[in-house]
Amino acid sequence: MIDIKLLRSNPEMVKENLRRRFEDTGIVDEILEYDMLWRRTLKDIESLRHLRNQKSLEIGKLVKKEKDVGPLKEEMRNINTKIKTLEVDMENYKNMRDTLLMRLPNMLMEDTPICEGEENSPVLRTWGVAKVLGEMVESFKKHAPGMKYNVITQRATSHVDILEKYDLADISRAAKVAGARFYYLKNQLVLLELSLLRFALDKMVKKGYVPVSPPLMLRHTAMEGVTDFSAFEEMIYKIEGEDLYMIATAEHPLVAMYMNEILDERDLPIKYVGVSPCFRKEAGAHGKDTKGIFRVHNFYKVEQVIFSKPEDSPKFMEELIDNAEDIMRALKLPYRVINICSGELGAVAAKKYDIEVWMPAQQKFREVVSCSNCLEYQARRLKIRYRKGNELQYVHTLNSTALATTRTMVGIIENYQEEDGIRIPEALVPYTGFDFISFS
RNA sequence: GCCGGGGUAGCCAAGUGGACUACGGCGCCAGCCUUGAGAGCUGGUCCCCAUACGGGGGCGGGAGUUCGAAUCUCCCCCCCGGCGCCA
Repeated sequence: MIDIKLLRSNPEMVKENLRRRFEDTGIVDEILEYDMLWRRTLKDIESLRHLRNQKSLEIGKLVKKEKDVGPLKEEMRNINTKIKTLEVDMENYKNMRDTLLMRLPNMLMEDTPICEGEENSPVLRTWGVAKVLGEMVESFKKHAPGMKYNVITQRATSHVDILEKYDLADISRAAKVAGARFYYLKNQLVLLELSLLRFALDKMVKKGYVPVSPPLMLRHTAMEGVTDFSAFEEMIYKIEGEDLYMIATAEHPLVAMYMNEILDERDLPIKYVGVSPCFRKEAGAHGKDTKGIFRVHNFYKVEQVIFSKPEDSPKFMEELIDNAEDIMRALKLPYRVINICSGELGAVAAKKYDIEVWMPAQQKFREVVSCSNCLEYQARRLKIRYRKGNELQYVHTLNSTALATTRTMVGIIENYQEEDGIRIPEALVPYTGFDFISFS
């Protein structure tokens, strides 16, 4: 949430921010209009309440002297009626203002590129060696300037085919019992999934992050604090008949953890690594990645979350993305890091890096990691503050994938293919206990 | 799920219908004092409106009774204890 005081004092700045996100600016004036009405009504109410308080004291004194207070009481009833009427208006104005305010996206950081379209997000760096089809080389070079590659003559087999053919997953039966975008993992893939989770967790714990296994459902107030409005429509599952929502990432329960709390300055930074299943409706994704396990309704993810002092959050964002890259490098998956265009950013993030792994079957880079600095946007919604000297300040919150199982497995299946099976990345072998998934 | 006890500011804690301006303590911040630290003293330390003077609201959340509610009533949430159920 944006500070209403910023809107009052500098609406043009907020409008400019919306323009940079390629969004309509009308909402700013709308909010200010309701804010003005709210303040005006509040003032009227407060002067009436002042009057009430004075009269009430007077009545108290008169009652003690056993004098008649009948007429005064009558007057009070009138005042109270007036207040009640005005209070209804005031509530309406305030609700209108706050509902709109909650929809206003975060202020962008200065180094968020101003552009539209995911394909225009600048590439910050690349790592590893990509397997590129001869006819795709020119396009590859455009998408990953300077990145090393080997030319291959035959496209790698899609993970979708490998999964079903070699009994590593049963997607059609999952569709029978649950619908599209579900899956049964089987055999060594189950062990690979668990190995990936533990591998990523171990890496993060070594770096001083505190491991957390969070609640998988949240109340509306908590969820509303961490996500934007559209997420409820497009992403979040609701439990019928209860005030509970399934988490779409461990970021949600981890960030909401300190809702309505005041931290001490010396508690910061707080660094968590969460591990949890993630549940997503994928409502806005009809027709995209309809097969396989790339885009699914539930998967496991290891997630990093940091609560920091405002001045430290840019530094920690670099730390988070480096942690995630470190995991990709350990798995030897070729990737690029992009700085997401302002036009593609969600409402909550002020800046976002994605890691995209090169997928040799698709001959494309695909997102496997997302790293965001949310500044004080979530903290303000959730009232997470810390005491700095004598004043209270909002913390900054940051989050980043450490490792998401399904997409990472797709990356491994497509990048580690050999004639007769899938090689297991060396770093994982101590966890899996096997180094090869054989096709025979 | 049932019965009982509880929830007051960052923490502890008093207050059970009108002098509550929510007592007091701890912690924290600023100033005085000190060579420095500590102790001591003074002031400050929830939110909102207002440039300010000032005003309004806050006692787990919401609704109500009353001229007036931390205090009385109802609903909900959470914590502690006991009983029941359960992987």
